[in-house]
Amino acid sequence: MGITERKEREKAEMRRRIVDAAIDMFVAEGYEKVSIRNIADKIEYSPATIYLYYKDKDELLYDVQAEAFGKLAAYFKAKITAADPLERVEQLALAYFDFSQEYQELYDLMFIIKAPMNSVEEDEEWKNGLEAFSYLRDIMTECVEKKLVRFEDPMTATLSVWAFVHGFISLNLRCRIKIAQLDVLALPAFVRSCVQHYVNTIKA
Amino acid sequence: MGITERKEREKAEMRRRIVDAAIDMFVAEGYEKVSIRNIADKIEYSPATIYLYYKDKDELLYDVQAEAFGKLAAYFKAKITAADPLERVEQLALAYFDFSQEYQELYDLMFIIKAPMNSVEEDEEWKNGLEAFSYLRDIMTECVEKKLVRFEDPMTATLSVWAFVHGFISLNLRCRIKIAQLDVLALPAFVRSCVQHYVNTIKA
DNA sequence: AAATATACTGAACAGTGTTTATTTTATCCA
DNA sequence: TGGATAAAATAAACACTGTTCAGTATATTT
Repeated sequence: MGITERKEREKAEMRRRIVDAAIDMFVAEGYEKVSIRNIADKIEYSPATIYLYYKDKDELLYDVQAEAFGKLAAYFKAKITAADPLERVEQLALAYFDFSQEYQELYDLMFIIKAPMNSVEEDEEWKNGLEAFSYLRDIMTECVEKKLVRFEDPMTATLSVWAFVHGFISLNLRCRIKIAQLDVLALPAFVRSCVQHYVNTIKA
Repeated sequence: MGITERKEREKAEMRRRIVDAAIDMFVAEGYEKVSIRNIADKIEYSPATIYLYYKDKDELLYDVQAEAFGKLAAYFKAKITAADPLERVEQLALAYFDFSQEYQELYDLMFIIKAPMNSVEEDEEWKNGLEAFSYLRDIMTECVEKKLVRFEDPMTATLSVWAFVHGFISLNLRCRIKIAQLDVLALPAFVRSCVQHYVNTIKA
């Protein structure tokens, strides 16, 4: 029965086309431009067709988010090169920050906006972020076990580093850091220095 | 000419009615329910009337945000009671966290969603957050000057504390912390403990 | 070739922010 | 006080959004 297989493949290809169009629009034109109608236009299908492949917009955005997390994992893989765990923490933190600057709209979808998380059931687990999260968790766990950091609990360590960097990034992306009246051009460098200072602070 | 004064007063009163209705809806029913039409319904005016008092939704949300920041400042005033600067840091951080839990939808408007910041011009300053920010900045500046913390620069200290706590809050509000598979009921206590751990970490 | 199953779409529904022409209400002046 | 003027409020429309559904076109099966 090669026919059902081909149909499955075609279904998957269509989903690919939809997700690719969506992520392109995210990166190129920003979140606002990503409407079902705009995606449909781009792939030259009617809006209703998209609903044959995705039950709603959230479910589609969830797949786009998965794609974005793939990019982040690749980013980590490329930029975390050190052997020393503490150095790896710093490399990860800075790579995470750099990613947020290079792909602001994707960062939004991955970590800030509500949308795609609605399609994750209350009890169900959220798999998209797992690979990237594991990177951080494994490094921090190693740091804790080798007593390289001032944390006793690996989970506290992991979430603290994540929260610290994400905090800066999201306050900045949402223009709340404006209140500090810093020079906008100097901001990225300032945030990087804060991150580095933090990593130094947690060293044992 | 008492008439123009009365008109001004009436204009202000109308803006009050609109903002009050909006903030009530935010707190009671959440961000999604706050549409111009819904607000108009609540104050028993037509939607178009709102545009006689606010140029667009962003400008209205900006005033709602100002109201919300008033609540936060009151929260700080009530909960930051210690004399010792380091104790004050901890009280502020925990008060900030408690506020975010008690007024989740307001926190959204104040620190997470894009919306009301569009009505702040690029070069113009954002006044809404100033009082609350000053609370934190003054405390951190004192800590730095008295060498109570491992920061040399007051601004780095201020933004680091803010980013750390905001990071946890926003990852949690947006369900991204799900990835850590912690017990949901135990989460608030866990976050509090992370915040306390951080405050201890930055002590000189 | 006819019957069935699959894929797709046009049009509609209910909602959004916003604008404009029109009507209602209030103020001013003769 | 009555008519002109100014201010305030609105109904209706526009252009958009996510989503659904009846109907059409295309494949597949018999």
